[in-house]
Amino acid sequence: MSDWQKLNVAERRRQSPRVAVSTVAFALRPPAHARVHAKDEEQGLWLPLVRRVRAPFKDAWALPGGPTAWNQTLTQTAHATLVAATRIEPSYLEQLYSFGSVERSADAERLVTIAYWAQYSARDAAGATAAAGEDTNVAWFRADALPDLAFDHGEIIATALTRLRSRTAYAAVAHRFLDPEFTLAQLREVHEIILGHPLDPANFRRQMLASKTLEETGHSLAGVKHRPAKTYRYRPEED
Amino acid sequence: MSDWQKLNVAERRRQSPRVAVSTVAFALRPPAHARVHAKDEEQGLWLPLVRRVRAPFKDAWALPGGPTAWNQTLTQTAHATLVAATRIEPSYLEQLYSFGSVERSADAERLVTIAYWAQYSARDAAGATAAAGEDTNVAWFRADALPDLAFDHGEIIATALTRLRSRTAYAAVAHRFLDPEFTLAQLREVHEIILGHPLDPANFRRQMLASKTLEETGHSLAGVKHRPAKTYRYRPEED
DNA sequence: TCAATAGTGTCTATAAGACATTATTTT
DNA sequence: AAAATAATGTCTTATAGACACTATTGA
Repeated sequence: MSDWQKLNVAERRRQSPRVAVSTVAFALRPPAHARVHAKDEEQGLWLPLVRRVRAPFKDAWALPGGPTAWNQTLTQTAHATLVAATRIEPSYLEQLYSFGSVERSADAERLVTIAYWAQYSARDAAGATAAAGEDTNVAWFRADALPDLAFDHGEIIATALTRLRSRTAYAAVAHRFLDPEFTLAQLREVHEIILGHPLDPANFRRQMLASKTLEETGHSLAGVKHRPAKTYRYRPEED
Repeated sequence: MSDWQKLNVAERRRQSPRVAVSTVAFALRPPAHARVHAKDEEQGLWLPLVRRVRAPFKDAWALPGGPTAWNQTLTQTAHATLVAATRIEPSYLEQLYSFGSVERSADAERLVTIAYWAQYSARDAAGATAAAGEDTNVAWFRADALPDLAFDHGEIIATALTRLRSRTAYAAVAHRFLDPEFTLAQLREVHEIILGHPLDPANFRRQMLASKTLEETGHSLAGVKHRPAKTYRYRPEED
């Protein structure tokens, strides 16, 4: 029993709210060995959830996360709790928004959630150890087929999806889902998955190359039954 | 003496961090009756600060704010603490970012600050009561001439300025600094103050009118020694 | 040769930016 | 008439989107 639960209502009202960090971590595919909750494994937006083992919302699915640690920054806490749940290192992590809904029950514990969003690259996910799959309380879901969620985690995921889509329009987000070397068709497919609609290959190519953030690797992807595509790597704009 | 201060170090480490809300509240001019800390009163970006009356950072200037209340949302707390400090109702309020820097001293209290940013319109500031000026611990400063600040409030203000500028580029932010009816020259001047550089009057006019968010009032601003300008009001896009 | 995808070229519509020109008011 | 700013017009350049066309591979 936690310290919190020993307090009466009046005491709880004087307390500072509990502060938790939660992370919405997107990947294009569930990692190897992962437990998945979806019928097909097509590309799409996937994210890991953790089954709660205690009240409130016992047995419901929730975002990976946990309470703030006294000696860690918020970002460090987000990172540590995400890696603890999935055993995989994300390639990107950024703060999303803070949620502090008021629970109407006088008995309820006041909770402030500082939400983060993260991205896993194909390489991150491929390197997952079999050990990660052993935790039956962690599973991967498609973002368009989520279970009922604990707390306001449904709202948090919706906010993360909106942020991911708006960022994709102007920032270099998509390449982080891929390997360091990728073709323009692969990059376009990521954009299409995130945005939810098809893009013109010719125009997409021209826009990406005009941004000056892609660099030819000199390699190409042979073995396909058509003209092989050149591969590129992402190179941040330097001025 | 607060409950917190009675705890020893080990106990503090088990505690949840304190959660405070702070607000960066921009206005084009300091309100009537306000105490100001700047030599001239030209238009610019101004914001209210509160002098701390207790440790830590006793006597330093800080953003208006306060601890989260058990029965209020974060936004409600931001609003209430801002109005308590300035006695003026803001025309806009939105969450900015959460800051959770780790104080390196083992003795230090861990603090998470959920920052908001707000806007005051000319009308908001004009309606300020004389009573607000009586509080000697509240004063208005120009954003480009700030004093030393408590906590990480300098970083918070810098983040708010960046957000304000990027929002101005694509969202209808500027009109909230003005009265409900305004001329295109006034609106342009606000953009210039926020962005920090001059804009072409002709092109600015065409872009604003093309956005379909401005509506003619039918009035114009006479009394000037040149052709009087038509006034407009902001009308959110409906589809 | 055909199928399939990589990659290029071209046309149109739209918008930004620079800047000239006309319009309307007070002094 | 002069000064000052409002409001409009025009030209250039850049970019998005639609879509036709060429290039290169394996079967």
